[in-house]
Formats: sequence, structure tokens, C-alpha cells
Amino acid sequence: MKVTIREVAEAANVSRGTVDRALNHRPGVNPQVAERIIKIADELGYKPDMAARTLANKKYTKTIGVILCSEGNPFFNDVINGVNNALEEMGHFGIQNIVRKIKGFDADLLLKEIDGLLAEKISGLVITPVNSQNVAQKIQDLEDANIPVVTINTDISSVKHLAYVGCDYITSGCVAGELLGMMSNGFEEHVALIIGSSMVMAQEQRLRGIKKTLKRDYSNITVEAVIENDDDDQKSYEQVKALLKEKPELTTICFASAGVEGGIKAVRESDCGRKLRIVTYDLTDIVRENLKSGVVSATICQEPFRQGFLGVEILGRYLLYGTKPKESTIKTHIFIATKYNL
Amino acid sequence: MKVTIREVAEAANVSRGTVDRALNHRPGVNPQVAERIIKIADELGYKPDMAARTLANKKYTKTIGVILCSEGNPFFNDVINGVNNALEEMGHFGIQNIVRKIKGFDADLLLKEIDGLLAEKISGLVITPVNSQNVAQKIQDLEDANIPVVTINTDISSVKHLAYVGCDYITSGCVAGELLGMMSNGFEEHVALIIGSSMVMAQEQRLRGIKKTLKRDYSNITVEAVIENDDDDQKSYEQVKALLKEKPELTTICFASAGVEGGIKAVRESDCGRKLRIVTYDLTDIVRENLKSGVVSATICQEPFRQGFLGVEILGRYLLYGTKPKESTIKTHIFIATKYNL
DNA sequence: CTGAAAGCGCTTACAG
DNA sequence: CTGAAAGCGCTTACAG
Repeated sequence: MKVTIREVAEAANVSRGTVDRALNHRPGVNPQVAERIIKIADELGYKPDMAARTLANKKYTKTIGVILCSEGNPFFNDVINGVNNALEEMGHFGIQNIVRKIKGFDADLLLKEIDGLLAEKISGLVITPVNSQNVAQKIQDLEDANIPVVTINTDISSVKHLAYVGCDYITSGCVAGELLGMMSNGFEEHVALIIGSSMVMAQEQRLRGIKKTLKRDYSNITVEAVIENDDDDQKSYEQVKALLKEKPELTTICFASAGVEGGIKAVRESDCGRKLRIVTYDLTDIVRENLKSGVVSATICQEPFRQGFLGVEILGRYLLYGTKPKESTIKTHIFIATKYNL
Repeated sequence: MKVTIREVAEAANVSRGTVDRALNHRPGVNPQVAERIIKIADELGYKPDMAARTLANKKYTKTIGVILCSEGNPFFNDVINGVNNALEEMGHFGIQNIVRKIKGFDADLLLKEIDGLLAEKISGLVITPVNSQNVAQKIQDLEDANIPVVTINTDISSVKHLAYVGCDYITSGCVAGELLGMMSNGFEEHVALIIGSSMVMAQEQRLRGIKKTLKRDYSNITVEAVIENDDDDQKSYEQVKALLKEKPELTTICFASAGVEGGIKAVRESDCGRKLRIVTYDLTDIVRENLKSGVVSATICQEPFRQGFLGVEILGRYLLYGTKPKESTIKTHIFIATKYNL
């Protein structure tokens, strides 16, 4: 039979309230009594019932705040789906939520939104942070004020927080490097790498991972160009167009960020008989389409849904039950998708 | 403020018991009253509180039964981890469990274990079924007796059940075919495919997927041999050894099932200068090792942890809250892993 | 068919 | 520092 707080109380000859206080390390219990209670609970194999705990805490309803730098960025669609799914689940347990979306990784906007949510008395925050000093300071303030913070998709350095859920971008680069290597089958290849901006840490890390892997293991592959398109399709189009004219020996283009649509348009128009291989990151509608039609060979994914879902779930569980994840960094899987496994 | 059953009762001028009965379609309510209550609840935006529901149902504790054909099969280690994680979670909500593991996909043993669990009064079953008529009938009996069944990793045909969590094996084959194609870089390749037994549906389907994809899209790749090793390492070793002697033109071996260790041993010993490419399925310790050392180029994975975790979670939620998954088939992702993304 | 009441296990404001 | 009691929201056996 299940051991409840009642059994522990009887075995210890104290009231249920005292057991609760002891087991949850609340103040106001004689330390020796507390120790004895904990020992007895342990011996009896007591495990708290989460449903009861949650119900009892209903009086003190909590709100999860979510801020995503997702506006106008289709990659985030699945992150948002994950966030919404988890928020709905939390809703069944009485946790409210406020969600804000902003355009671009804009530190000032982000700070303003955080203050807005604080004014709404959120109990915890899920956020795609900008990795800046101001934001780090603000997150520090939140943690100090006992408002736990979970970062998703991209992390923030130098501030301890409840958790980060997202991928390791250097590894993500290594995977692309290895993929390009595998696809070369040992033959000579000429590659162009296209990123948004090397000022964005994630993209700089990806680039680093790709280059490192190619250099170490695939001397048959030459990196002919590294281009920054500011994640802008028009710019991407023009740059790729120019690139193809300039480097007729090119065999492969790897898009490590956005601007895929523009880039592919340029490839299409410049098609002078040669078969260019294209590799991308993530799985937006554009990428999906082009994978299916065979224009893109493969794409490297990072579980966006799970980033959103787990981020909210981890925060929710902490608020509901006080449970922390075993590791504060939860790496989402990086995997290679082809037309068959979208 | 959150709407509870109490508010609905007041608005409808009935007791809370009646609201509960109406909203949950329990018998013994005047149909017209029930309809009115449902309407009011809807208007008020009533959402049941899962914690309260769970707590109230504590009196009628439920037990999840789990039967896995996992004994001696390292692939299942992660499935088991997933199962255990979810069972632990369910434990916090008062759901008990009984887990049984059997060796091989043995229908008779499986039936015996099911009967054993029935005797223990399980409320639901998570199982890796053998796709036989007897087992199908038994699962039918369970569902008829209101004991929901969730299949994981492999499904059973011709019986409706709560859910299946696992991958689509034909697609899984297509992914391997596409991968082999990508890695050929358009050059001539000679491939051997090694499965356990074509009598196992999942393996037969994988084989079919691989062949179909190669035939359709990669005429540069020839399948030189298809070998069945009964998932036995010794047999695998001998067969690969013979194969390598017989077919010196071979460039790639794809293991669609077990026997990887034996096969790789044979490749090592026969190494006569040529660089054989090896592709495998799943991520056992053996595969992991050989990926890291570069012996295996890539492996095709299917989220074993998630299969176990979701299988139990879906059943648990159904038993706790009565919620069914949106789709009764939950496909786990198939993805390609390299040395960098294990 | 309907209502009043007890109970699920935990938490906490209140009284001592 | 400790206990008795009310309460979280839902469910159900019981009485009518």
C-alpha cells in the first residue's frame, strides 16, 4: 500500500503538519525531530503524491512568462508549437501563462518585455535570450528574486539559471562537416558556406564546427567562400548569384542559417548544366519543399518542438513540484534529415 | 479566475455531483439537464483540474503492465530507460506497475506473460507484440475487457488498440537507401544488405524500403547480396567473411538489424587494402564505438527512449485522465547519426 | 434522477 | 516549535 504523510506522522508520533514541514525543509521544526521524521519517512519509503501537492498549492496560482525572439522567423514555428503544447498541459494543473513575441534578437526590446512580465507578477520565465551583458544582468536579477529562468534555443553565458534547452552549435557544425565529407565519397569538392552573421554566436559556432571537421578529416574538400547574408533573402539571392558566376568549380553550397529561399532562386537561375548539391539547417517550409523536390539533399535539424515543450515543462515542474532537471543543460538532438525522414 | 465545478454548479442550479456526472457523461442524469450543464460549462470556459481529478481517483489505484521482448537485445536498453522514466513519473500520481521482460519475439511466452499480468489485475498494458494471430486475439480480448493496450517499437495488425509508438519501417528503409545514394556521390557502388530474418516484418519492410529507393533513384548502386544472419554474431561473422572473399568489388555493407559485431570483425580481418563503408541501424554500444572510431560511417536511429517513454505516458494519461492521443499511431522520428551526433 | 457529504494527500494560516 | 483544522477541486457511495 502507498505510504502517505499520515503513516509517517503516526510512525513518528507527530502531526501531519509537522511531517510536511520537516520533509520539505520548512522553517520552524525542532531539528532533531525533523531529522527523525526524515529518517522514518525514508525507511517507510514515503514518496509525495504530486497530485495532492499540486492541488494543495492551487491557492497560490502561478504564472509562466514566455518571451520569444520569433517574430518573422519561420524556424520558430515549431518552437512555438512546443511552447503552446506544454502551456496547455500546465493549464490543466492551474498554471497560467503570458506569451510575448518580439522581432529579432533585440536586447533592448527583450529587456522591456521582461519588465512588462515582471509587472504582471510572473513566477518564472522561459526565454530565447540575447547574449548581452544587460540581459545577463536582468536574468541574474530574476534568479535573485527567486524567479527561475529557462533559456531555450540559445543560451546566455555567465548567469546561472534553472536550465537551457537547445543544441550544441559547434557539434551542429561538425555534423554538417561530416555530412559534406560523407557525401564527397572521397572525391574533390568545392564548397561555399553561407551564414547570416558571424556576430550571432550560434552561427559563428556552426561555421567553426564545419571548418574544423573539414580541415581535420576531409582534405578533399575545399571551402571556396564564406558569405554572410544577414538572413536576408534578397541579399542571399544576389550574393549566391555573384558567387556562382565567380566560382564555376563550386559543387556544394551549405546554408547554415536563413536566406535559403533567395539562395536557391539564384542557383535555379544560374543552372548551367552542373548539379549543385545543397545542404541546409533546420526544417522550414521552404526547406521541406526543396528537400522533397530533390533540390536540397539534406538538412540538419535540432528538435525545435522539443526545445519549446521541454523549456516550459521544466519550468512548470519546478514551479509545481520544486523538481529541478538533473542537468541544467538539456541538449536537444542534432540529426540529419533527408526527403524521407522529415 | 479559474472556473471550477462549483461555479458551473451554481450557474446551473444543480449540485456539484450532477455537474460531474453530466460533464463526464456518466449514467443517471436527465439528458436535458446534462445538455444544459455541458452548455453552461462550455460558456464559462470550464476546464477540469487534472490534479484534483487524479487525487479524487486515488481510491481506485491502477496498475500498468509492461511486457518487453527485450532480454538479451541491447537495442532495447534505451526503450527500457524510457519505460522506467515514465513509470517513475506515473508513480508520483499513484500508478503502480509490473514489468516483465522475455527473450525473443516468442508468441507463446508473450501470451503466458499477458495472462500472468491479467491475474495481477492490471488496468492497461504496454507491450512489444509479436505479430501473430494468437497475440492479436489476446489483445482484442484485453481491449474488450476495457484494458487498453499500447504497442511500442513494433505494432500488431488487425486489432484496434489505444496506440502504437514506433517508427515506420519502410520509411526507415528508404532513409538508408537515400543515405547510401548520397554517399555514392554519383559513382558506381556495390552494396551488400544484411538483415536478421525476412520473417520479421520490420526487417522485411526495411529491406523493401532500401531496395525500392536504390532502384528508383540510384542506378549507380548495385545490390550484390542480401544475407540473413538470424541476428547471430557468429553466423554474421562467417557470412560476411565468405561474402568479402566472393565479392571483391563490394564497396558498402549495410546492417539492417543485429550481428554488427560479428560482421565488423569479419571486415577487419579481411581488410585487404580496400576501404569498405559500413552503415548500420540503431545505436547500441557496439555501433557507437565503431562510429567513433570511424569504422561505421553512419547509423539510422528511431528514438528508442521515446518509444518506451511515450508508450507508458500515453497509457498512464489515459488511465488517469481518460485522454486519448490525437492519433493512435505515433511515429517516432527516424534520423541519421554520425560520429558527431550520437 | 439528484443532492449532501466524505474522501483523495498535502499544505498552511491560526492558535497555542 | 507543534497540532488541529480547513481547504485545494473532483469523484462517488449512499440516501432519497
